[in-house]
Amino acid sequence: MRYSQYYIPTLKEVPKEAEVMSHKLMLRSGMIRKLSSGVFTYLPTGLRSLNKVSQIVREEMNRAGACELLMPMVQPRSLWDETGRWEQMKGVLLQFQDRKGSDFCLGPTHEEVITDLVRGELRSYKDLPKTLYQIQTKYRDEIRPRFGLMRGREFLMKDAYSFDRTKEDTFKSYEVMREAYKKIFSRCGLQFRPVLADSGDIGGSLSHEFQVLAHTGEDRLLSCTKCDYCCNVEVHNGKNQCPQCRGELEELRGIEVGHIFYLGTKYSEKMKAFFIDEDNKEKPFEMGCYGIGIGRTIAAAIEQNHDEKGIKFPKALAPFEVVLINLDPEDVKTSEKAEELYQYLVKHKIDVLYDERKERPGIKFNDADLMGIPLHIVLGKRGLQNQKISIKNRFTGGSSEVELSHIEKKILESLK
RNA sequence: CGGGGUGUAGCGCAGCUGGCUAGCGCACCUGCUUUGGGAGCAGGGGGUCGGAGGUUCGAAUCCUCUCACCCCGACCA
Repeated sequence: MRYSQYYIPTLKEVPKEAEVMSHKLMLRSGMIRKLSSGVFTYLPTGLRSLNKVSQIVREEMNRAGACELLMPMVQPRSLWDETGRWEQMKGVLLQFQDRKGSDFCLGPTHEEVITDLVRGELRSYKDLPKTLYQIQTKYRDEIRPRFGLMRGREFLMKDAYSFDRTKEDTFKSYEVMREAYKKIFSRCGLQFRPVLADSGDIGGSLSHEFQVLAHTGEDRLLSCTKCDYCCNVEVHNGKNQCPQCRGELEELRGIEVGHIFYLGTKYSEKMKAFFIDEDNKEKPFEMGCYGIGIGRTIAAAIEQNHDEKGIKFPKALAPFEVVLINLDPEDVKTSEKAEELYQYLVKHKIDVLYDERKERPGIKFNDADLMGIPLHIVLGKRGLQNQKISIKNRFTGGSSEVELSHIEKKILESLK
C-alpha cells in the first residue's frame, strides 16, 4: 500500500473524548472515529487489524471443528418471547418496529436464533456434536458505553454455540473451545489468563473468562503464584489461598476479551429444541456458548503494548507488518531502490506500507511509531551513498544498518 | 437512571464578573528557504460560539429549557 493513496488521518493531539490509552492511540493513529457514543467507524488501518484478529479466530475455530455461518442482526420478537428475554433484557435490547408494526430487535447475542435454526434440522443424536460460529456485529444498548472499543454499543464479536447429546459431551466441547481460545490469544501475541468466572446473565453453571493482563484493566483477578489457578474476584471463596494448591494468590488486572459458558438446556428447553436419542426419546440439546470481542481484543493489545510514542502492536495484529520509509522521495536513486524493495515485499505477500509522501522525516518516523508497525525499513540518500539501509524493530526498539546487498534476506529474517 | 463535568474553526484551547470587527496553537492553502526524529519566514482561507426561547439598546458571556459528549456507579465480549 502506498501511503499517499491510503487513508490514515493521524492526529497530533488527543481528542478530549478519549480517556484511556487504547482509545487515545486508536484515534490518534487514525484507526477509528466515533460516530455516536459507543459506535465507531473502522478506518482502513483499524479494519486491517480487525480482520487480522478475525482471521486468527476463524482459523482456530475451524481447526477446532466449528463451522462458520452468518446470522442476521435483525431478529423478530417472537424468538425472544420464547425465552422470556424480550422483557428480561429490555435494558440492552434495541427494540423497534417494521412498517407493519411487528417488533424486532438488533441482536445483542444469538442464542435464540441459533437454537431456532438447529431445532428443525439437528434431529438425531447421530447428528451431534455440532459447534457453529459466526463473526458478526452485535448491538447492545449499553447503559454506559466507554473507553472507545473497550465497551461499545455496536461491536464485532465471534460467537460460537455447541450442541451436544449429554452434559459430559458438552464439557468436552467446552474443553475444545477452551484450548482453541488459548491458541487464539497466544497467536495474537497477548499475555492473558483463562479465569474462572461468574456466568452472569447468559446462564449456565460453568464459565471461564479470558483476561488480557493490563494495569488499566477493569477486572480484578486473583492468580495463584504457584499453579495456573486464576479466578475473578467476583468468585468469592473468601480466602487468599489457592483452592488447587494452597499457594498464595496475587491480584492482577485484566481486560475480558473472551468468555465461554456451559449453558446446559436452558435455551433448548424453553425453545423446544429437541433431538431423538438412542432410546427414541426426545431430549433437549446440551449447549455451550463461546464469545470473543474482536475489537476489544485490539484495544486490550494496545493497553498491554504501548509507549510514549504510540502503539507497539504484536506482529499478528499490526495493520502492516512493515513500513518502508523513503526519506528522499524526490531523489531518483533512492526512489528507484525503495520502489524495488516495495515490489519485492508485495511479491512475497508481506503487508507493507510504503511511505513515499513528500513529508519531513520526523513526520514519517512519528507516524510509523504511532501506528505501531513492528518493522521499519528506512532508506534515504545519505544511507544509500554508503550502501546502507536501516532496519528498526518497533517492539524491541533495536535498530541496525544493513548492507544494501543483504537487505532482502535481512527483512525476511526479521519478519520471522 | 443517580452523581460530576464539557460543548467556541478539522484537533487542542483562551475569551464567559454584560460592550468594539470572536482570538491563540496545531492542521489546511500560496510563495520562498529548509530537509535522517512532528521546520522557518511571509501571506491567506475557514465560525450561524451545540440548539431553542427569554432578559437587554446590545448576549459566546446573564436566565430557562433542551440536545450531544465525557467521567464515577449497576452491566458486559
